[in-house]
Amino acid sequence: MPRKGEGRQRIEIVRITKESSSSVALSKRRSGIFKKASELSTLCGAQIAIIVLSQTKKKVYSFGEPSVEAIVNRFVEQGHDPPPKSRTSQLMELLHNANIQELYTQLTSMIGELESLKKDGEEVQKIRKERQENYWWDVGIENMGLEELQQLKMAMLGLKDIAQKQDESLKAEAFEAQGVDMSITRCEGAMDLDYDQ
Amino acid sequence: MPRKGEGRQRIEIVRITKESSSSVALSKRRSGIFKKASELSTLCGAQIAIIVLSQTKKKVYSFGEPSVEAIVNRFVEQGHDPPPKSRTSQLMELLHNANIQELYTQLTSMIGELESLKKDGEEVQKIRKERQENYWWDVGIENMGLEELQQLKMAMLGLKDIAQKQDESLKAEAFEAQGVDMSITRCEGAMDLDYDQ
DNA sequence: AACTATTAATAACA
DNA sequence: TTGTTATTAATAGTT
Repeated sequence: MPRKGEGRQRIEIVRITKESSSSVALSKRRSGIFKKASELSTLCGAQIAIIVLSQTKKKVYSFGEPSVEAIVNRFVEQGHDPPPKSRTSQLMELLHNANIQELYTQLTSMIGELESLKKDGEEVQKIRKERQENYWWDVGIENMGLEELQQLKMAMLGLKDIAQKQDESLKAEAFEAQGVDMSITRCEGAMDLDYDQ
Repeated sequence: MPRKGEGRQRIEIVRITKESSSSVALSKRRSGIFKKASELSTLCGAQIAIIVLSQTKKKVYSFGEPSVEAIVNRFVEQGHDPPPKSRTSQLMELLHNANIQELYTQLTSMIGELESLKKDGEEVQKIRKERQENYWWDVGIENMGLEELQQLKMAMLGLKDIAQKQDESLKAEAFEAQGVDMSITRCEGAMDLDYDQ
């Protein structure tokens, strides 16, 4: 009877470059971790939530006992120890992660609405009702004078432009390919964007 | 030489009633899972967040690569269910919820750094290394020309001003009190800010 | 997805 | 909590 294989080999904990191997490892290890989490929960009566995002961020896997939402809610409520990242870092992260197309579209419509708001202050109530205060600037907008609205508009325009520039440079980068140095590698990991939907 | 112990024994996955044993198991298994999570992240380039609440909920342990918050934000943002709010709404919400003082401080330092970056493009690499790409604009900054940097700066300045204005008008509102109509009630709920820390 | 030779995690003890 | 050891459990490489 032939030897079936080499069996498990020791591996170094470094990025698996081969995509197929990486996704197999992700799959196996993810289920391993979820199983461990389940055992921990049962054995110790603890609650545990796990969220895994694949590198491309295309896929989200989660485990929660009793549920991810319940645990996450508690976590965010609790003043959990020294926050590893400030709210502002989160803001920047979210801004960066936002779908550029969506951001662009919404900023454009926001700017449009700001324009009309400047012309007719009485429209504010109507628009707020319609939209049910979906935006913070909508909630507080009646407290802003024309000056502040102007500033808000300028800020939004600035962000819109930056969003577009980023989008363009990333697309360009994607086409360069192969000139993979460290800095580009980092960008790929950190700046992956959604173009679908 | 005496036998040192029975070694590991197979255990049933059921609640450990003995409190001391349970907490030992929790401690060991928790660190085991965190280690696995770290390996998964490195090996597969995935992001992973774990939150553990001890049964009494007295203790919260967490692991996040790159950070629990970043991943949780992504998770809540992604449509598990019909996304009640768009990414951009969340962005605005986060901007609104940010501690104004913190936002102001960080924006100021960001602006300062942008100024110096404009003067010396070669500093970029150094600063990026030091900070390990904590900000999206840091990751992409080398792709920006002076024009874009200028725009980014203006946008940041705009946001800073708005943040301050909002802060002031909210403080004023808080003193008005008692004239509680629906719109003010909504504002309180939606625009609660942190002044502590 | 299945199979094993191995490595890695960990239950019981100290 | 930390360390040691005998075992069980997870999994890397292969089919």
